Amino acid sequence: MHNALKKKPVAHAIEPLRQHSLVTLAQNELERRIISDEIPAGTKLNEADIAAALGVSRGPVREAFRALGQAGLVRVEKNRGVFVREVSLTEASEFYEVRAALEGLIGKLAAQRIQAAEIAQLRSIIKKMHAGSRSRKADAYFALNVEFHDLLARAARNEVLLASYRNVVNQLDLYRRATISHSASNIPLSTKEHEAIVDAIEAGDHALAEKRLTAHVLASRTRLQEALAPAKK
Amino acid sequence: MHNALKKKPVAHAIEPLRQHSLVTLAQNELERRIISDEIPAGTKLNEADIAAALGVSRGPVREAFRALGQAGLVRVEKNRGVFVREVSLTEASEFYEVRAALEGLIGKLAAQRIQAAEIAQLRSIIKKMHAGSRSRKADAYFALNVEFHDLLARAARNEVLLASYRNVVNQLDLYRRATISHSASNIPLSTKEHEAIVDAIEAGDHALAEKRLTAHVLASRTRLQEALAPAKK
DNA sequence: TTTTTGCATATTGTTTACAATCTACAAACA
DNA sequence: TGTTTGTAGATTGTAAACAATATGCAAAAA
Repeated sequence: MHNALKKKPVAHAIEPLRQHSLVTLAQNELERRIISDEIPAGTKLNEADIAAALGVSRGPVREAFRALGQAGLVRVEKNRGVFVREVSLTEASEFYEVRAALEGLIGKLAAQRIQAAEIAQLRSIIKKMHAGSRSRKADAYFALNVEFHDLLARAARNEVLLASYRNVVNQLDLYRRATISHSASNIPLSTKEHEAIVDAIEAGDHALAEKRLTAHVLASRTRLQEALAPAKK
Repeated sequence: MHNALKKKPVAHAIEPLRQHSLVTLAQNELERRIISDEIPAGTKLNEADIAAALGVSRGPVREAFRALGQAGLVRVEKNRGVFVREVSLTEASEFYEVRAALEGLIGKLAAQRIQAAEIAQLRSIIKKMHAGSRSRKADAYFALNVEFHDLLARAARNEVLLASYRNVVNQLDLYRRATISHSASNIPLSTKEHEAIVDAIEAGDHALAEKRLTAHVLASRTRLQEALAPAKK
């Protein structure tokens, strides 16, 4: 069959057959820019401007706004416009409470369902964290941390949990992004916790994994709050 | 001041000052009809028809569809249309796992933050459950059950948790609605669990409340699955 | 008869135009 | 000087027109 009439991969003669509609395109692009802090929290999103920037009309942009509003990334005010959502300190605290519960379940399930290759990936991420930490690259650590926890969430083998987790984390990122520099000093401690988590999961101890992941999230919350309110000494 | 120039409540001379846009109106109405099973799972939602039924144009309807899609109530297929989401048995199982974790947190927090008036309300709901159960009104019990758990979720005093909880439960309802008749026989048992939950919360025992709520949700899952697979004997 | 092809129709995707509302600033008034 | 009111411009809300795609059915081919 290696010599059968092979169709040349014709370079999309007519059209690349757009897989995504302009709406999902706009939604993904806006989501990326918001999560990455390219568009900072509080920014007003002007329909016409964004439509022009993306090269589409206002319709698809409006639809993307609605989806992002439901996802909690923007706030939609009638006749006023849409704004990138701002997360207050107390709201962030609420997010951490919920995230701790979800991560607890992730730990419990991942300890029972994770595959060997995934454990290796987790260890690899931790190794990179060590490598990067000495050169004060808080930004790189942030990305690795997201990767670590998302991989763990996928290893729990529960699509609903994964969606809920990502939803909460996305919104929490609106808050954490602004405070990333504050947490640089806590990187070594946080990395130690990551190692202990993988140990528990690899051992298949679901109760311990649940406990350690919950504690890790709540400790992260405490560290962040202390970093933000240093006057409280 | 009781005699000051009192403006007659003029019957909205110009316009009632619409608080909600047509989009949120459409969204709320569709959400209500989907959750209540007025529009059953799997149904294809035709833009033009729904726009005509609601007396608006297609634009607002499309925006509402995007929001509902993000909320997980409908599935959007490019160039094919939107369909009321169908939840499979395995998906439902995943929902229950997540819901159990969220309810656990709800129990823990509610035990620490609930107010006396709310406890009285919970007891009142349970009383109504007893009254209705003897006349096989599974439908009424279903509504009371939703009310009970939603009140509990509000008593946890965490808006993020409340939103996540409602999101999960709404999608789970797509599944539970179809199976409501099956669970009639379990009403007495489930009501007993409700009483034990309120007892733990009233006592302020957050660990016990967490444990009982988690167990209650997982027991509900088991009961539902057994009711649906009676051949597995 | 069964399959395939082509066309008419219906439905969705997108754009454009228009209406309603808000915002900002300036003029009029106290 | 400070407040109110009116108007112009900008922005959002909605509707309607147009384009692209999918669907169903009938006719043609096997």
